[in-house]
Formats: sequence, structure tokens, C-alpha cells
Amino acid sequence: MGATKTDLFTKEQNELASMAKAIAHPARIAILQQLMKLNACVCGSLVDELGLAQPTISQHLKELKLAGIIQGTVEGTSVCYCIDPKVWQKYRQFFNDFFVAVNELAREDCC
Amino acid sequence: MGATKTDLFTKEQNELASMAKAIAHPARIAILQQLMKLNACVCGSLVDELGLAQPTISQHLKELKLAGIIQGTVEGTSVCYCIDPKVWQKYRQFFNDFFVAVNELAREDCC
DNA sequence: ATTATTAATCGTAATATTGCAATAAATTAG
DNA sequence: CTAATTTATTGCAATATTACGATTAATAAT
Repeated sequence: MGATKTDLFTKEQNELASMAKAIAHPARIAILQQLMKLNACVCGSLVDELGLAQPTISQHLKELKLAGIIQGTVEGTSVCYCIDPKVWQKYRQFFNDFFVAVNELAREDCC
Repeated sequence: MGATKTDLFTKEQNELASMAKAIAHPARIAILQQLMKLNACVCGSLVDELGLAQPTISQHLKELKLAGIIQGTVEGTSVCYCIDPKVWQKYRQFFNDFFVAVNELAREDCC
């Protein structure tokens, strides 16, 4: 035990959970916000902004890359990261679809 | 080490990460979808639907309750759960605000 | 009061995540 | 080639999460 029993759930449920997990850390949110703010590739500088050690940030970047949200391209000695707009849109869509459902059926007469 | 360094991040960043974490498990998503689908209080029956053991589901319900997304009221020997529409709206808003930012500035000329 | 039913809690094992020092890998500059 | 610079990887410790058997708590029914 200790590991999530993914086989019990649908592909969609696992996917949405996985997407939520990708942004379920303040450092990763901070990284994404930084990329949004600058609206461009960010080469280095992320380590200076956040207060975490370089290997820690590298690991968070790796996770975001694995999730597909960001892309990294080697640019000399440094690596430039930016948000993948397509995957970002997909995230937006998934979360919105998930949360929109309740909105339509407003039940006040419950519990 | 091992624990998230929340003090390095803003209240908003920590809050959004915390919200993402609340739905970052397929069982919790499945529970919420069930509550949405039935659009009412669900008394028991959640254990039968998902393939997880009763204590496990109880624990997931506890986390969702702690996050404020669901409410539980005792109804005889069973407990009835339902989504809190207000908190749900807040979640919807937060995630939407987070993801909408990139949409507006479409950079194709990157990386 | 006894029993049945349902959910919560406790305790524990397995696995995952977070964080960083040390090191390695890759590229550039001289 | 030899530094210098920057990022990735390795290895490990600390903490968190997931899962469930066993038990407890709470209420209902008899």
C-alpha cells in the first residue's frame, strides 16, 4: 500500500488528478507565474527568484516538463523554459469542465 | 527536508497549491463527480461505488471536508455528504484566474 | 439492554514527495 | 585543452500520502 490504485479509476479521473498534482506545489505555481509574467522564455534566473536550492528547482522544472506544461530548450550554457500554450489550454479546459458542472445545478435545498 | 517550504511563497500561491492538492487524487475526483452526478446529498453508497476500503474513503472524505469542498451532516446511522457550492465557486474562480493569464498573451515566437 | 449498521479513528506498512549537498554533464570562453 | 558557467543527476534524509485491518463511536432497531 501507499501507492494510488489508479486501476480503480477512469483514464480521465487519473489524468485530471495527475494534472492537479502537477500544480499542487507552491514552487511550481511560482515558477509558472514567473513564466507567465515575463511572457517569454526564462533562461536561468528562476533559481535567484525563488528561495530554493538549484537542484530542488531543477526537479520541479523536470516535473512540469514531464507534465508537458513547460518546454525547455538549450541555449548555450543555460536552458530556456517557457509555457506550452497548447497544453496550458488543455489544462484550462479540463479544470473548467470539471468545475462548471455544479454551477449549472444550484441546489440550495441540500443537507 | 521532505516538507514543503511554505514560508517562501505567497499566501495565494500556497492556497492555490493546497486547492490543487485537494483534488490531486483520482478517488477524490471520483467522489466529487459522484456528488455532482447525483446532485444531492449522498448517504453511504460511496464505499460501494469506488473499489476502496471504507477507512480509505473516509480519509479522502475527511480531506475534502478539511479543504471545505464538501459538507457532511449526520443523518441517522449514516452521514450525508454534498458539495459546498460557495467553496466550489471559489475553486472554479481560482483555477480559472490562474489559467486565463496565458491565454491573453499568445506568444508563438518563443523557444 | 442487545444487536445491527454505518462512519470515524488508530496504528501501521508501503510508497511518494520534497529538499539539498555533492557530483556529473554540457557548453562557452580564453 | 583548461577553466568557468549553468543545469541535470545521484544519493540520501525527512516528511507526507495512500491504503487498510482492527477497533471504536454513534445511532437505530428489536
